[in-house]
Amino acid sequence: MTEIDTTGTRELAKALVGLSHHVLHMFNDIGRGHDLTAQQTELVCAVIVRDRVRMSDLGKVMHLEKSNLSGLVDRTEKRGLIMRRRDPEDRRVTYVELTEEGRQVATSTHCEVTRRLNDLVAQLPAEVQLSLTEVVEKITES
Amino acid sequence: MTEIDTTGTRELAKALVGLSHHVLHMFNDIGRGHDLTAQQTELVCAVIVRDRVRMSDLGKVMHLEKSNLSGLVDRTEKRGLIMRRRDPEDRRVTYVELTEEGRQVATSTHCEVTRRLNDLVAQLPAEVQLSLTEVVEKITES
DNA sequence: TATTGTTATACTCTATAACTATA
DNA sequence: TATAGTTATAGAGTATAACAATA
Repeated sequence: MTEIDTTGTRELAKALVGLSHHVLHMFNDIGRGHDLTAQQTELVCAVIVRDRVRMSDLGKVMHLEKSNLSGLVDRTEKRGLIMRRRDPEDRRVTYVELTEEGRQVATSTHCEVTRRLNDLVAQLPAEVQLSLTEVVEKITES
Repeated sequence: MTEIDTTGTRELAKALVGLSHHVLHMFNDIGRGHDLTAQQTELVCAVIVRDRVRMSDLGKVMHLEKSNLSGLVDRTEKRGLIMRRRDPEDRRVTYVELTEEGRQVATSTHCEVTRRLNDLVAQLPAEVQLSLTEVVEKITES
């Protein structure tokens, strides 16, 4: 553990925190144009890439307690972007689906999210991108 | 723009969002052990690595509006971890400093934050770490 | 009994704007 | 006038626990 190592990891730590803010702040920026909060933006993006999702799965993806997700889904439903639908085969389960307006907004915002993240990592060398993807997937699946 | 490229960037995008949640969630986890919110944890960490900081600089680092920072500093001050001090040379400026308890808590939490971020990236090859640090610093300084 | 989701409560956080004090 | 910070307000997000319905 040399001086240089310590400094290096400290810098990387700071960079990672900055990156995380930057990424989650993006949802804020992008949502604002559609009169959505960051969480609502992330919610519709999470739904559109999965088409139809259980509440419980959304909670895992978005790191939200079920009660908090309930509230977020309430507000986004009131905003007219999503709908709840009961699973007739297991009536404990609720699916979240996009409305017509929701689909439009989600398509547009998700497109912009992807584009911006793309721009963000385009500056990284290809092998860093690959390595990063692999490691992050391993890390975040736990 | 081949199929593979598209899939690759989509995976990386998903990974980045996951990573960001993971990182900011860490502050939550770590803070909980000290009866701190995620924002309070990040605040004391941001202060300890800078010793004494202006409100305005804290706002930039933490991506907070000045009014929101004011509230966060209020709550953290009430919690007994920080103090405000006026700059006698420019009385518009307020510095945030740690109290004795704040210094202890901040040392402990910052240490754990660094350790966990360290574990997080330890799986990346050294040159990837370096490259990542450089690029992310460039990205987030804007 | 375990799982899925809702409701209730109290608090923190956020966005916006109007404000005070200093330079 | 510009800058640094506070206050006020309304809404959104969060943690926790108790609850209802289904399996």
